[in-house]
Amino acid sequence: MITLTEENYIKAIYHLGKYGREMVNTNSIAEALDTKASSVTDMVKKLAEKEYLNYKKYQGVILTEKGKGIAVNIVRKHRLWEVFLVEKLNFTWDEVHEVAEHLEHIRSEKLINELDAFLEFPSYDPHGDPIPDKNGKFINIDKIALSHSEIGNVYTCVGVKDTSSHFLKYLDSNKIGLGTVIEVLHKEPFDNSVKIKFNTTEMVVSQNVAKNLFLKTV
Amino acid sequence: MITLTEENYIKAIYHLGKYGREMVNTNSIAEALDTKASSVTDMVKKLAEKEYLNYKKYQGVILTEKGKGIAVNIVRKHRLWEVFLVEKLNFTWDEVHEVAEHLEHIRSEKLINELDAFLEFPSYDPHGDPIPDKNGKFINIDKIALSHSEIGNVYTCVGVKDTSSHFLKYLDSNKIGLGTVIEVLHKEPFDNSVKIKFNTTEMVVSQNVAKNLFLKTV
DNA sequence: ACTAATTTTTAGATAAGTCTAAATTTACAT
DNA sequence: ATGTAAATTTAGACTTATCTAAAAATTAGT
Repeated sequence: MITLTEENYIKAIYHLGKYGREMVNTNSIAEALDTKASSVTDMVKKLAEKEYLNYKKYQGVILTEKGKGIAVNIVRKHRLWEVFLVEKLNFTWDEVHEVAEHLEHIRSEKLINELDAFLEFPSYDPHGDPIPDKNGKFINIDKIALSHSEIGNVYTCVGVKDTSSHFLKYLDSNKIGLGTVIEVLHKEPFDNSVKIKFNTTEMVVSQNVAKNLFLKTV
Repeated sequence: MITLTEENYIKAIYHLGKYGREMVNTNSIAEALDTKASSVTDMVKKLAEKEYLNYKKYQGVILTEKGKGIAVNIVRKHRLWEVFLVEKLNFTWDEVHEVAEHLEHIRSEKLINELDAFLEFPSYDPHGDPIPDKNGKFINIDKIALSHSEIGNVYTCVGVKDTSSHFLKYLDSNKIGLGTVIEVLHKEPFDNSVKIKFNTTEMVVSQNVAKNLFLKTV
């Protein structure tokens, strides 16, 4: 049996290692989980023992296929619950993360597959992140950050990188959401800010914002 | 902060003590939670310390108002989730208990109140048990067990005492459910079995069944 | 290549919740 | 009233996940 703590370690390692593709070092795991490096060392030894990951002393860890399977399933549950909270229970996109952190650990195949069906098999969560299906398959669209957009092009906003409440509320207050159509007017080399236009509004956003807003070409 | 384990102890004590009205002894708690009496002693000391219950050595425990509040809130969450699972996710009434045992511990005021509204403020769960509102108030109907019914009277089935999968599946297979209208034809003094009639069907049910089926007068 | 700084691991300690086995208290039968 | 059975508590130990402090290994700068 896998514990809640183990699931949280696996999830963190999955995200830190670019969806289980890269090695992850001890300190970054400690930081992500707000714990100490020594605790991480203990836990990764246990997770290696259980074959959720491969661990090389002083080198870091990388998830096994088994570990990735666990991680993808948690991501699926997290994102489906987020859709449920926003679409059925009137949560805003900046409120869902915390509750979903708990709901994602409920273990019931039937629960999650029925929830998936109830929500009509959504492919993306409220932040634009893809939701794996029951076989772990993602439908990924090509998306770029606003910071990597081209001047003069028109894009649709399809996701965010930063899902913090602060950032999402900033977007809300400026009437930017998923689906918003944005034209890139100017990029300021001095501070990497970007001037954009949407719904007749023109505004300048900082580099920080530009790096955290994902677009696809229209 | 209250832990998941503490919540489970409080819930068990609430049910064992007739909704927090009676003293509960150590062994019955141990049995209910599938643990040892010595573990219970340790835990009730801690719960007494935190003022969720009053504990008298060798005498047993009884919940405080604070403890009852915790218990009622867990019951509310458990039963609302059960309604959700049956009404929205195609669970049967014998499948919901296990999953609800986990969902009941998710802590979010907004989640549970929005769920309540989404389900249109149900007053009873799929087994006929009353669901407290956000202030902890129950809407309780007078109900009697089939074993205490009167011959010749007609009743509506409004609940079950035993919520085990075995019993519920037995009722399903005999087409008895909440809302079924039942006439009591005969009570056999020898073995306390009861002969009933519903939807043109006549059948004899054992004392065990009769004690676990709740009715209200039509 | 060698020292210095950083990262990681080890060792030993702590807290929560549990267990077994022994001791204590209460309840009951005669 | 007294001895025995049943219930309960205490004492000491174990496990999981964590921590601090010290030791060891790796990486970087010159």
